[in-house]
Amino acid sequence: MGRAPCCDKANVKKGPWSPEEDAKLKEYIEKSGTGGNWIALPQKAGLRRCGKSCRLRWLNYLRPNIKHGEFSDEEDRVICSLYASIGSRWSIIAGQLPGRTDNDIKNYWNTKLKKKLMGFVSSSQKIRPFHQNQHQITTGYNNYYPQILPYSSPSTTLTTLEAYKYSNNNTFPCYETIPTIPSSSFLNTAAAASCTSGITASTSPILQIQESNYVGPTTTTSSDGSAEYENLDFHSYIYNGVIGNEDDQSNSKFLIEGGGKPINGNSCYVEQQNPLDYSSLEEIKQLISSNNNNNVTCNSNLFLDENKIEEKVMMYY
DNA sequence: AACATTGGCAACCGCATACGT
DNA sequence: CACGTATGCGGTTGCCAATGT
Repeated sequence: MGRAPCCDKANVKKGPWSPEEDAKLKEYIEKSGTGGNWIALPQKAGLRRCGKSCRLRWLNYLRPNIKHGEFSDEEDRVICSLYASIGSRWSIIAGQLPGRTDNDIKNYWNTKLKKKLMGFVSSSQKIRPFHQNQHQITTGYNNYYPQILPYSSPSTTLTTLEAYKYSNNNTFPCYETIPTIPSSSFLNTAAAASCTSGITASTSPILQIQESNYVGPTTTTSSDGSAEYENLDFHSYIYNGVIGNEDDQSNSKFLIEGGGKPINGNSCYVEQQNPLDYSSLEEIKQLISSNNNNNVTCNSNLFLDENKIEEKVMMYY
């Protein structure tokens, strides 16, 4: 037995609302309120509509202070940042954009913003929304997968709780990443240790992803003893929900010392300077997400409780 | 000019959750 | 606690206008 229908489907009108219906609904709600009962409202208001339809029409179109039209750069930025953090939780995102509805934002994302952003990132760099990102274990050479790990010392991996502590007041949880190190390579330990030890424990609103593309075990040792691992390239990372690339390494947002090319003993660290200082929308436009990356596997215990992320997001905005 | 395709958006649908009894 | 119902949410659909062929 299915659930009872919320209304008499045969006797309710569907499809676009007429100006007359809009006027009736608006007048009724402004005069009498919703009464906390949307199901009963259409009858009281003299409308042949389903209560759900009335609710939707009111919330998305008729209620006061609804903003229609172009989204501003700032709104784009907020949407991008939050999408990177919490995914398609449109109602939460809408809560941060006064006058915008979840439906509006969802449509905007699906039809415009996503496409706008997609143009900036190649398919190999598609990144999942934060809460969907998963611990990546690479298995050999030529891996080119996003890798997200909690910030860790060279010898230990932080627990979720410990990782959480790396976030400071009013920030997103902090995640640092280390390069993707191919397994079964003699470079693994050395590269991991040298890179990780150089990573600065950030306390900023930061979510970073680095990708490395290890294409061969080429290494050179300098006279000072530092090793350079060639062909181990950094490609991208996320910073405040913004995907950067090698070209961004010298800008004000990031400094990856040593550039994106060979990594030597102490040069692999990432530092952010002013996490909230977005100088241009172009950086935000590099955020992208993909729900269809089949190259990742799940190790969800490495990630924070989603509720805590939301708390942080709320504090931040 | 006619038809096909694409894009944008309002609205619908079904599921999960909240809430009342 | 169990059950039924209402609400809210996110995914999807369908319509229409714009654009392309």
